[in-house]
Amino acid sequence: MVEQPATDWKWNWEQYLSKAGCRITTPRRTVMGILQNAITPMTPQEILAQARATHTRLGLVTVYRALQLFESLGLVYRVHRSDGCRGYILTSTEHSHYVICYRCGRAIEFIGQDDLEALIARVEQQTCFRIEGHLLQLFGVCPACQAENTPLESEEV
Amino acid sequence: MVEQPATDWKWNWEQYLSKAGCRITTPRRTVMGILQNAITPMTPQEILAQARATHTRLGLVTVYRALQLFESLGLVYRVHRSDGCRGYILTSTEHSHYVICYRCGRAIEFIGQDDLEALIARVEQQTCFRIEGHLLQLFGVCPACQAENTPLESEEV
DNA sequence: ATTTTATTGAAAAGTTTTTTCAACAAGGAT
DNA sequence: ATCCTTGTTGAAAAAACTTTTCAATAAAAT
Repeated sequence: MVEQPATDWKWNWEQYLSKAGCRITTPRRTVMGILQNAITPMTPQEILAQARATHTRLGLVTVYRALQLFESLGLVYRVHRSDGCRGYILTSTEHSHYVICYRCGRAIEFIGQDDLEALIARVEQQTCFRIEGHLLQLFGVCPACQAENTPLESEEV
Repeated sequence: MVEQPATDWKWNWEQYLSKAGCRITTPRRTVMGILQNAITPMTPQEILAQARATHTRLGLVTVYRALQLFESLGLVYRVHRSDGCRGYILTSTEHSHYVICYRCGRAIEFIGQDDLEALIARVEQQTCFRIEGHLLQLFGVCPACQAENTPLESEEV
């Protein structure tokens, strides 16, 4: 699987396509760009909606195909979302974690590396799985929304 | 969320339905029974197939409904499977998490409560978020697939 | 610039989930 | 135990989600 640090991905993913004999196209750039800015797993539909802002004629089919390609190259993970399923995130995103506000959607990054390393080591020992990736997100209410005590309105993940 | 130890579930789940004003029916018993014996997350289709062995007239719709009910009561957990999605497994004792095999989709539960509690407490302090939920999934290769060194995507276990 | 061939988008085909509704059955009342 | 009430079921249909097909397009090599 791929080993570049998260920050390099932005510059390298195109090479992975090239090496695999695939072309770098506008739709693929668009989808990848959206995933690179995403802070939460995104469904094909969500990606399409966002993509259409700049790429009006993009088809949902193409989003599906791009995601399948990225997944097969190990650039993207497909994860479970409790509100449905099939959320996609960048594989490189695995090392940045976020706390996401249920109410306003604001996301703040936190460092959880150390805690997880211990956990992962333990789970590897317990299950005999070889663990290669992970997804961790925390959800709650941000300071601002706690203060405002705003009525809630958002999707659970 | 429910707090019974895993071993008690077998005996208690019906009470949860009753308390919620739901009825204990044959289809629900069948679905729950299958989940109790399952070693891997099961899709509605798989559950139906197995259920029909003894309950010929069972409809797929009913399986979906039973699963939705169980999920809403916290008796069942919906997880990602690499071959598609929407695998269901019984929830158990503590809030549990899963390691998912890239290759065969098998999911195994692990307890990550303690590690996460520490992490969550720290993040709450750092960010001032009030944290109310989380999503944690580990990805890797299960023992069987490590041994077999099977090519990707071998569906069932 | 031209050629080759992977990729796209639209429509159609396939799947998976949900909704609708009359018939049914679980469980409390009698 | 039998009778009601009303939650549940199963079938069909609707809706939503994914994949396939194929002519037109555009990326990359020449």
